[in-house]
Amino acid sequence: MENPNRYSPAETEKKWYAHWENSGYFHSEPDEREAFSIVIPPPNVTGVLHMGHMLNNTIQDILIRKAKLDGKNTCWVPGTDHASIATEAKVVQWLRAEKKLRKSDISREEFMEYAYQWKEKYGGIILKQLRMLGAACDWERTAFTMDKGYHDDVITVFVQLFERGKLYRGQRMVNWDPEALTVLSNEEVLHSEEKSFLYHINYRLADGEGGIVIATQRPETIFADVAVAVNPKDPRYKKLVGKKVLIPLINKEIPVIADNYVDIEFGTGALKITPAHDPNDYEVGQRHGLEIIDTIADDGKLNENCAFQPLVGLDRFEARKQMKGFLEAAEVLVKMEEYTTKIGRSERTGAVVEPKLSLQWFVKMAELREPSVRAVMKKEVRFYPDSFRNMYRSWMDGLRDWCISRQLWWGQRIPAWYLKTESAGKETQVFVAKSAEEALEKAKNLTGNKNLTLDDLRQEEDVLDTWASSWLWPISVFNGFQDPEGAFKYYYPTSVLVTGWDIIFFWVARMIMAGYEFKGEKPFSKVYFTGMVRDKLRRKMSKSLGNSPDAIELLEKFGADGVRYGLLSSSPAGGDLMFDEKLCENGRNFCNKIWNAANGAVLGWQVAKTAENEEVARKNALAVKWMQQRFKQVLGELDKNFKDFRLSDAAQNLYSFIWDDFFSWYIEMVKPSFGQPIDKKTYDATIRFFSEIMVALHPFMPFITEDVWHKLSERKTGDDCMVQQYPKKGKFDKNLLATVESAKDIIVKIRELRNQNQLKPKEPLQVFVSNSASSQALFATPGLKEMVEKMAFLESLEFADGEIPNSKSFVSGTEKYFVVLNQVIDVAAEREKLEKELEYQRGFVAGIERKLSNEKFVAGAPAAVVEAERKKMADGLARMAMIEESLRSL
RNA sequence: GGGUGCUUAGCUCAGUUGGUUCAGAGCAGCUGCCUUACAAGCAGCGGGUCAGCGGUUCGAAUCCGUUAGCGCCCACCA
Repeated sequence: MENPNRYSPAETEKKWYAHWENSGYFHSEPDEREAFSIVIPPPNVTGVLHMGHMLNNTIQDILIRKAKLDGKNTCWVPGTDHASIATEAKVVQWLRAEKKLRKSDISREEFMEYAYQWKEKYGGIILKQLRMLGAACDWERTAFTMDKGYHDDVITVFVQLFERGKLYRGQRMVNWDPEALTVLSNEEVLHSEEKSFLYHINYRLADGEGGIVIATQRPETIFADVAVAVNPKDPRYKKLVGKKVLIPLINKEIPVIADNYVDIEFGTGALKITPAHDPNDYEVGQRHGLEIIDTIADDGKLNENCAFQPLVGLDRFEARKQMKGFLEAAEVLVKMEEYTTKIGRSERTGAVVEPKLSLQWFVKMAELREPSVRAVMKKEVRFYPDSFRNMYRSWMDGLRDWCISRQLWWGQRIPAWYLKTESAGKETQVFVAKSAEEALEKAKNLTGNKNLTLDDLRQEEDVLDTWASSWLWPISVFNGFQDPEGAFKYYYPTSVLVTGWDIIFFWVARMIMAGYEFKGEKPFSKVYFTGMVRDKLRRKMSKSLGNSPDAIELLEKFGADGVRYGLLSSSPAGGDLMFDEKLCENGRNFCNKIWNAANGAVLGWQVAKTAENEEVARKNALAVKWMQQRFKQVLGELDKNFKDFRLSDAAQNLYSFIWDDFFSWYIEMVKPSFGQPIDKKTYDATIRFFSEIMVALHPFMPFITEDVWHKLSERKTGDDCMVQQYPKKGKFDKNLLATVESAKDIIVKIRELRNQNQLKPKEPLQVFVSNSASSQALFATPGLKEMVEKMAFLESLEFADGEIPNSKSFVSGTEKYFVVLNQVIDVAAEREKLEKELEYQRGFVAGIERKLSNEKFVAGAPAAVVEAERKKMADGLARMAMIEESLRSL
């Protein structure tokens, strides 16, 4: 059964999200206000909400809502990425399961149609899920990297880059994914240590005795060997250089060459050279003018070029396994060593990546690099935290050309055309243009053949790397290519980008490059890097490990506000988050606390008319003043933390202010006693505080704050928490805050004394404070005495001029207090306690004395510091005197 | 191999310019409470040689050096 004292988020969240959306709060159009824009890191269109998304999007939502409350015109553009390789795989799977079709059965055009169908039906679930989280996205601007307009932009940019000479087609060693049958960029290859073997294989001399033993991890590639290389300085092999050796099993003659690349120390010091299947060997081969023999087909199986028939058609790993037997039979396998090495795997398919020589399209990165490096190093684009600049820098320095062609269908097809008369892969002329018609014009001009028709041209089959479209995201979502004077002008550069540091190279760096290359301007001013969400064992949360909690279940269990708070409370910029449901539990409990304070406490109070209750109002005035000042102070801290993107700190500021100061102290201070009404003045002030606090908390916990905002008071249509003005920080009265802190200290110490003496929390007590100038001054504060009496449940609080019998004493500040106990006091225990305290004070004073007697300290430290030390010492001495007095009187 | 970061309470981490407020927070733990909004709660408490060593300074968790352990990024060692 539903407990009426508990906040139930489900319906509340649905209700208010719909209300915001219907009120048009999410949509933005340019106007005279300052713009605050964020573009979402577009999740894969195939994606579903996971922990990383929740963290990332909560942060964006907080920034957007805060900026809105600050009066800015906020625009958060949502959308999805077509994710060519991942989506194509899904579509292929779906076609097989649902339509009984294989990709090879249908044409490219048919496939694209199906792909769009799939996208309409299953794509973008994540955008609906973001609504559950509370994301204040401008849904009218939802973008997709394969939308018509976006697609055209990608094509435009490709043509531009080509015309600027920053794009070329060339034969290079690339990373090949034999499963997805496409090339991958370096960033799409993940390296990890894996166990393998180092095979020592003897290559016999073609003429004469003996041979040379090489070490390799890939014995199946020996049929592509074109040489054996040794270091020219290696005395062991000097005599062999220039001789011929035989590849085992096929007895093909290859030369022994000398190259400095070979490490004398490693393995046997002799290296087989296989230019087709290893990037280093390729370079060695180039240096020595060696032939290239490609023995592995696109699908990873050994092909006909492999002159050893038994292995042709086998996958390279199967072939490797069988090689062992063949080599043993041929008596050339000298030994097998266990060996750990880094293996590259495809980020998407997990397949072991093959280095492969291939004809692909590349962007010349050297030409795009400079402005982007400068922008980050000079902090025109600021990174939070700063330290990621180093990572960015070193990556940019080592930048190699970016392979942007992919052998897939789902994506923007490269706008390049060739003459059909030239065979594929051997083209001498290429015509790059936005359309086939324009390409034809170019072809006519360049070839001088005016009779060419569209039928004479053949379009490039490859599509573009997904990142070659998403790098335009901040420009294209605002239509910056087709209408640069419209929304683009107003919203660009965007205010801040919020993303995980794992895609700093894939995406962040490239967006910066695109911004400068195509618009001459940065795409965003600030980048907030979120950490990775990890489990308790520090493992990155991932589907394959199954260690990620279900995001939707979490939202249902703890409420969106609870989850948001939980994720935020312990997640500084750049720092990883060790996720624990406990965090969300905290958030949920916080919601419940707010709920109860509003509905159970404040709204349940009877309110008296002002005239009837002047007396109560006067007593409460100190608490009200304190809350005002304290709130201003906290708003100052919040402001600073927001400016520095210290959102976890801001969340904690609010949490402890609301829970401790507002609920545990303030509400208790002004709470009317049982059956009594509260005065109207204090009540109104309390409602005002509570409302403003809801606004201050709104960016973090939008749903419950909106709900409570409306419960606290009758609100007119459109008077919603989401569109208020954020409460203003301001100067606060430090003395008043200190005075109330003194009162709180007294209260806490009396409570402590109760606990230690097994007194009931509400048993009325008599307390005396020793009469002194300082105690007179403190209690001259109007309302202070009443505050202490109420909060500590005192019967009376009076001044006293001497020791009070039958009492226990404590010191707060520089005043001494006596709590009268109606019980026998254990003198020995009390003496021991006091002596312990005296000892502590003595040490405290001695420490300060040492400092102050050091001339260099007095001379060198700022006057304020020295003064403070003097005051500390005087207070310490005063406390010692009071304790000594108590000891004497015992 | 090159870079870069971290080590603070049992756990996860703050600690910004070296200086009262600096040794903190949350969680966990302990004690006492179903108290009048809230047991998803209330009141209170105990935990740390700030990784080790050395230095700079009147003063170091904070700056410098060094050792140890851990992490991350980049790189082609078969």
